[in-house]
Amino acid sequence: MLVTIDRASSVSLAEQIAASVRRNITEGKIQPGDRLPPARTLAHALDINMHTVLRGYQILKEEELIELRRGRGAVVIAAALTQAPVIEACQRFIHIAVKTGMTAPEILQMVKSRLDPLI
Amino acid sequence: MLVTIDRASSVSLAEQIAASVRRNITEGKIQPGDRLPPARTLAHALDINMHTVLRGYQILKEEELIELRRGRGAVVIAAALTQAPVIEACQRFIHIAVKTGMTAPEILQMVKSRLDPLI
DNA sequence: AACTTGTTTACGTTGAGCTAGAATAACTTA
DNA sequence: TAAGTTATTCTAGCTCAACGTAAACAAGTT
Repeated sequence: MLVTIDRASSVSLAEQIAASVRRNITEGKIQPGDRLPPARTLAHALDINMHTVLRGYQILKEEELIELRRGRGAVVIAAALTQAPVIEACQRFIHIAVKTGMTAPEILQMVKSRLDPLI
Repeated sequence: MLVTIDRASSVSLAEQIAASVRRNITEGKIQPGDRLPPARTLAHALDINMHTVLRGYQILKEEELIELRRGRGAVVIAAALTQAPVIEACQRFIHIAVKTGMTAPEILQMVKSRLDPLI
């Protein structure tokens, strides 16, 4: 299963589907030209509604990561996404934290406590 | 108006209030020792409910950026000036990471691996 | 004592997200 | 051309969190 979701998460299912696909593109597991599963198929596999899957696909379409065509499905158009923005944000955060005088455990704890509500 | 909100935003009003105050502290527009407007006053000025403002203040209290006391109101804590920017950077990082599709363990690992060399 | 301001409780309202079903349009394939 | 596939659109209902309303209360300040 390439696309996965977590019903316990507070992040909406549509956003999770978009994030999951985005991640697969970043990791190169999905290449430009590849087709995503048809909404009905994926919906059935994940045991969620087709409309919810399509909402996730719609998010990716607005980000110009995929193309949606009736009869053909969802096709990836974007080249591999870079994780540069994440790394940059991570480094920036750590830099400020260290500069402030926080210890490693404190920094980790800060991330952990802010991550919990999202799971 | 030091504290502002955007009703069109998908971010909750309480979070927006907390973010707005945090930003003002980071930018030095609000100094440690300063008092935030009383919840009732700010609620009236922004045309929202007192509970919503207090919910925002509560977030800042949990982050140890302000102190809440009955009769005295919300006062910015001394250490707030150094902590606010870290919290902002942390939230920004997590936001991007989640959007990219990273899982909680992966996000933690990313921080950890970048933290190790510093110890 | 009077006033200010956060705290708590209880309940009502609203909107976003999800589900469901059905009809329709565009594309593919035989 | 015909049949099958798949996204698109519409209507409608459900649930839950966010937000609002109202009121009484507690701990400060003046």
